[in-house]
Amino acid sequence: MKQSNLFTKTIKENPKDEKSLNSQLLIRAGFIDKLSSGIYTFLPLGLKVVKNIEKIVREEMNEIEAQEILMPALHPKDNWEKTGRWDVKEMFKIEDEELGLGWTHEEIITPLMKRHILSYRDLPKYIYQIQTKFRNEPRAKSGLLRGREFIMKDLYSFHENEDDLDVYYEKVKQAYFKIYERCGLKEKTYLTLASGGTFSEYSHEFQTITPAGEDMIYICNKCGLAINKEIKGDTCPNCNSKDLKEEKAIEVGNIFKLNKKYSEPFNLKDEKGKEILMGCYGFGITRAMGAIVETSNDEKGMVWPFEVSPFQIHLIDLDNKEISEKIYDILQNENYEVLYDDREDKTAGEKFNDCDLIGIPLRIVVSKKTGEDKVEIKKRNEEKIELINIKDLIKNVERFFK
RNA sequence: CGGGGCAUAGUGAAACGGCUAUCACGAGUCUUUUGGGAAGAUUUAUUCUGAGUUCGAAUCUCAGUGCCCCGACCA
Repeated sequence: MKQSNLFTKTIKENPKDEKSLNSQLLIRAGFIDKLSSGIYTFLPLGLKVVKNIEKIVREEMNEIEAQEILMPALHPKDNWEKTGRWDVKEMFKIEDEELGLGWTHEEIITPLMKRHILSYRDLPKYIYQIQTKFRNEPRAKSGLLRGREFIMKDLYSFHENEDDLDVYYEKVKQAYFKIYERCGLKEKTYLTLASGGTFSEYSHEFQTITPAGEDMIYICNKCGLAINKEIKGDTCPNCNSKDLKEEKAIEVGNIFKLNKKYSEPFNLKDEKGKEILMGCYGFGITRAMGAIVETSNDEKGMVWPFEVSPFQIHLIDLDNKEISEKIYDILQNENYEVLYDDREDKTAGEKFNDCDLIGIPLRIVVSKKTGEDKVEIKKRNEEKIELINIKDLIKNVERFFK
């Protein structure tokens, strides 16, 4: 994409009201725009990041046999009265119409599956969606980390017995680790024991360490498991070690064994009248985006991991347009996603600063200095600049993306 | 929902109750520039809303609304 065509502008100074790093950087770089507290527009660059994270999540969900659907955001009151959750404060209500905006989907998926799971032969089933959730948060905060409207992946699984649920639960856990790895969050994300709700002893959260987080977790220095403050004792429940390190973290995923909690009120039973067991597995897409920015940045701006970056390569032209256009064509022919800074009214300094702020992982500079047959190549997270021959360009770029 | 803070141009700031509301950045036009936010000229406002006090309000008072932060809450 030609940057001269991008309608968003970067801004130099931090917006006065934004205190969290992710909102400051994302707004300054033109990834998102705040409409109201906890409500954001995703601009072209930001939307590309959202789509990239969604793609990763989708691939890993499909890998564990989950099927994608899309449920409505408008929910009838009746469904929610069956579980006694119509009057929770999270629900945005449209009272006159007896409708509410969905903040989770157990109340929709359970009656839906009742029409499709008629016997043990129809089990197990794994269904997910990626969809906008609405939560009437008493206090939206920290940019994308806690919104009132946000994008979430929610997966629900349906099982004949506990063993089957346990096996799939474990599979989802592993899929989540892959997602965090591909999102560049693995290093700072810990599997965390949390309270389990009604039927199971624990649930598992995936907590990313960041000062912007809102939970306190305790990481066991011996086995690497983390424990949420709400259930913390003196020792690690896994290995009994007392060597626990306190950290602030943001929950970027949560997996739960629901067991019969929702199959009971909705009468989701097999042919013998036995309740079907359920699991649910959430992943905050836009929250993960915020968490990536919080954990991957420097004083100049964001530093996107490869797979989530809005573009793979930032090509910068400094008054050597003929060669720049040629490089742009070469890269596009190899199917690289390129943001091409072809702007003629910007100085080199402005282009470099915008480039660092936006944070695309690979930078290529074409200028009078680099001449007719060479270009500069630099990684966002390294200082080193290499001068390479244009005929070796693709080879060098490939090396970088391996 | 409790507590605290803030609200002035697109962005960030300034202005004792008193002159035509000031400055920087951005953006527009023109000229000169061009490897880390370049220079000059010129243009760019319903001071959040409503009421009140006052000869006079961006400034004081009351109410509202919005935003940020701390806490509570948080499948």
